[in-house]
Amino acid sequence: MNEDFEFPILTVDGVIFQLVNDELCVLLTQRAFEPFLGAWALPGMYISKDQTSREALELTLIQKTGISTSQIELIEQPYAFDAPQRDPRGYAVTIAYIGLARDVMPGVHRGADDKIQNPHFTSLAKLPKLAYDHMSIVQFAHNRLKILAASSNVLAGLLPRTFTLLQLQSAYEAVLSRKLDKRNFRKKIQSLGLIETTGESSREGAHRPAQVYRFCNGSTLRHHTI
Amino acid sequence: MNEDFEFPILTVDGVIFQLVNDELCVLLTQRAFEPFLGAWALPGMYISKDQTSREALELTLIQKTGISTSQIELIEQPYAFDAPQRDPRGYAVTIAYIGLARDVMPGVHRGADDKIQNPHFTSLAKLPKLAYDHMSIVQFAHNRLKILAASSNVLAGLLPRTFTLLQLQSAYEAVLSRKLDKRNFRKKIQSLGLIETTGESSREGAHRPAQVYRFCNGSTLRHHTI
DNA sequence: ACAAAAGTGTTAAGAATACACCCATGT
DNA sequence: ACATGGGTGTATTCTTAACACTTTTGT
Repeated sequence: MNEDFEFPILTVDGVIFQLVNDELCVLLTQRAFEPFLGAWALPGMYISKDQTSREALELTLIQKTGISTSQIELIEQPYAFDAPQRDPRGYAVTIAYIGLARDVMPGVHRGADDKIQNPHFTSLAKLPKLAYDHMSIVQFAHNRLKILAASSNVLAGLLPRTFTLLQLQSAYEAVLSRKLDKRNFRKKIQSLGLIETTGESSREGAHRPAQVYRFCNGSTLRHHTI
Repeated sequence: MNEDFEFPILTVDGVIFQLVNDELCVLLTQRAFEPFLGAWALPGMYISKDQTSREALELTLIQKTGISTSQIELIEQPYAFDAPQRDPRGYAVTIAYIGLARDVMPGVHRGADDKIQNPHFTSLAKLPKLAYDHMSIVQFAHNRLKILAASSNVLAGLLPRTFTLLQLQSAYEAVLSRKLDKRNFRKKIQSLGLIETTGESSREGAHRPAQVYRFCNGSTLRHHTI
């Protein structure tokens, strides 16, 4: 164990979900370097010796997508992916974070070099081919999100501060990829005590106004079943 | 991104569970090097540039505990733990694997240098202070195991090939840290179709013999609720 | 005979599912 | 008037949880 010990390539990637038009989307950028120049990929970067994986994630999100982690709720424990042959320079390990965003507009950010980064939230249903093993990382993250959504209130991170019950239901449906019964959903979600009415009502469109809800203060992660 | 880019210290640790006398235990070794020389720790080592985390895990298990990964069922995705200050040499990341063992006797293995490694399965209820942040890694892993045990058949990895229903129930109780009702447990576990009787019966002790069961062939990970 | 684990059913409460109509609004 | 999403209740099925006694063996 000497000072010259060489470690594998270590990178961090963020799998940032957001709802766009009731579709579950994931944040992608176009790679500005080889390998996979021009291909779509999760925002990510090398972790250097003097920064934590979390710091590297924050840096790459700002640099490549213009999004600050203060706009994102990171969930859970980071996962490690071994990906042999993912990089021509040798064996590489990536640490994947899962995050939830709401109302975030990625903006092209031009840093030291201004190659394209072209950040976009892309619907999971219409993903292009992704660089590296990022497709399987996205699938893994989506699966985790499904499990969490069905058994906790994490979806708060995907919704605006206030919302109607139909919006909430749509969020669940988008994440779980299945339809829910309106009456059963309302019964369930109301009985959990996670949300409370704001007293306001949303008067939009040619139909009856809907009551507006918010997640209760101090409703930390709780477990239930949808 | 040049060839001299320096990455954080990258290590791998195994959280290997085994049942000993109906208690859930985890495999620990005594550290043979600074830092934490002599302290109890999870078996683990540095991952070098030309090996995968999985290979490093296999190597450290053999070297420090004499256990081969063929004797272990690794479960799930590896987790990454950022642990600032975990190593005096700088920021370090460890990749934790969770594994299940049965009937495994760790043996002291003496490799290139023969410092103590002293591998033992230690009851979770009686853990000593652990090196680094290993205590929180163990707690995290135990939590994952509880969730998996309550919702799948992973516990197969902790049990002998054949077992009585009471042994199976004890395994669940040890992992979940709570008592289960015998009749409800049997009803449930039988209805899941995960196990089948071997036709044999175990005639041990001054009491009625018990039927012996095994997990069904091809019963890959399945989900249920205990 | 007795100690010790094996084995077995029923009931009650709660949770999940399936299902159809009226309401309030804007155009 | 009509189109649109907002809102509500009940019956059925399934799942869970609580609970105690008889059986078979070894000593």
